[in-house]
Amino acid sequence: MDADTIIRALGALAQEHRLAAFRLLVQAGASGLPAGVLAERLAVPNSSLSFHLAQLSHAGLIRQERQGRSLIYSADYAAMNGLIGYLMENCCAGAVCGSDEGSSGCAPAISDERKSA
Amino acid sequence: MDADTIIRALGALAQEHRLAAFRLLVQAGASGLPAGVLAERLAVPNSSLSFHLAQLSHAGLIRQERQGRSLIYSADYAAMNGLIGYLMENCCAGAVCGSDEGSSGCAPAISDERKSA
DNA sequence: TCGATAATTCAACGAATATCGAAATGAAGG
DNA sequence: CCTTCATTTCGATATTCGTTGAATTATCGA
Repeated sequence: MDADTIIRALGALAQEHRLAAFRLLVQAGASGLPAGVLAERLAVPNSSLSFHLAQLSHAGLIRQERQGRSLIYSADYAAMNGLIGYLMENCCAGAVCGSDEGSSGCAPAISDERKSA
Repeated sequence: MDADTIIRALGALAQEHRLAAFRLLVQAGASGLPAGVLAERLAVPNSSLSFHLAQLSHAGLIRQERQGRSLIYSADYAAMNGLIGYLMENCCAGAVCGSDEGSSGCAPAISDERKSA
């Protein structure tokens, strides 16, 4: 996953309505949610939401599927996976997620740190 | 960690130079790097980088410390930890990181998914 | 085919970002 | 005190983002 894709994904999530929409889609699971429901739940005009969904879609974080006259959106877990993986590898000094620290998240450093100072 | 903080952090990382700067700081470890070195390595004018560092700082992702006449910046691992934690909890359907799947990342869903279909 | 429904695209606008050179700030050393 | 060095802040500008109503496309039902 190249840095450009990561930046697009981060930028897509870095917005109130888009983050909320994505969270809703994650909760909704694989069955997803139609755009209208999303717009209603977020209290955002249809056209505004459409813009945001396009951003998320362009970032590869969500998928679109037509079902009758509704467009169903659903979260792309693989993409989110890739994003988190990138952040853990590149922005967490490598030591993460039950590797050798046993801790919850990213460890301080490995290079020039004494790791306990 | 509230959504507003998360959005600021995501937005701070959603930019070529800032993501690169943060990665450099993560690699540099707790000893950090002076602004000048960062600017040189990223091939970005000093004033431009200063703007970006301010964004990262405002997002709480990096810390500033004066050392002589240099300003040393270093990554705040706890903040990054919080960000990744939020993403895993809220954008990954809860099942992540060696919890019960054993897989590498976030699982499809829990609610209306049969989890193996 | 006609109308109703679901959603997107278009055009326009203000607000926020990214960029950079020049001037200002803060610290060190003579 | 004055100069130099490391960075930041200040203007100024070009670009991108977020928002919205109006027009458009696509589907369904009768």
